[in-house]
Amino acid sequence: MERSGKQFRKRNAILSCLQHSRSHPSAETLYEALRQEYPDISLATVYRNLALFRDQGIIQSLGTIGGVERFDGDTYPHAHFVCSGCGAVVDLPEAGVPDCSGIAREMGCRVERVQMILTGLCTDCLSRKEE
Amino acid sequence: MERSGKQFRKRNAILSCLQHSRSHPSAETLYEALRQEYPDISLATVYRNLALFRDQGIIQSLGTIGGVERFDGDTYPHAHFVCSGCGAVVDLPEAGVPDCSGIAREMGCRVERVQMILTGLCTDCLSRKEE
DNA sequence: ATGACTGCAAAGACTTTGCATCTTT
DNA sequence: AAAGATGCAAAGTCTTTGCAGTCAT
Repeated sequence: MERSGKQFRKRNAILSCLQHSRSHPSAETLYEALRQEYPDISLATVYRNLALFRDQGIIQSLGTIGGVERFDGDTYPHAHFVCSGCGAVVDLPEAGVPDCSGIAREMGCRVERVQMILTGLCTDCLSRKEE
Repeated sequence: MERSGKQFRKRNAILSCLQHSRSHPSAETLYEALRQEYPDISLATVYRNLALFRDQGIIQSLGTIGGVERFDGDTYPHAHFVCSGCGAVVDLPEAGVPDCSGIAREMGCRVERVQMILTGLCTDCLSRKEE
């Protein structure tokens, strides 16, 4: 990642784009954003590199939301709110993520990650419903 | 659901099969199980009814695990452990699910569900790694 | 008759993969 | 040369949908 030659330009751009995003984008969303600077970038490249970063633990997957996998460039444990109306995902850093991995460990499991997801309707979708 | 005539036999069977399962099965897994009693059941019927139950809040979806949506017949809030090795999902009833929905509500969101998922390796997969 | 449930096959949506090409070492 | 990264198009999975047939009211 320190390398910035042409060979890694796109890879770096994908990671950077995700890390600077607040929207917990999907591969497709990142692809659309990256196309502005790299018109010839391929969707496959975005998928490939996201999978790579995910496997390396550099980014995290939030799982499938509305049929599409969403990513987060911030691997620090924090809760997420997912709007079932519009698919928006927002961080809930203050919520913290309680370490309840003890029970799983007692069962002989190795816990590698704890994820907390709240689901519901965001402000926008709620007001949209009023109308 | 009270109706048990031929018309609802399969629908009831799908729900019952899920509710009596410990494995948090996918549509496909349920389909295979149900085929023993209903050889002519269709995978589409399983998908359709699971979506129905899910939308009615009778069951819950655990989201996509290993590319496949998994379901839980128990809607009482409880944490889950997901093994990234074999895809096993186990309940962690004692873990509880802390109500950290206050922060989301302060943001104007309506929280409808809180989900906690631990990911890691189960006992079996750990010992399999040793070998 | 009318509405509801189902099976089947087709369609859809998202993601992964094979292969040729181009870069860097 | 060899290894790695990418674009393109094809393939692969999982899930949904259209339609005709069947059952219940």
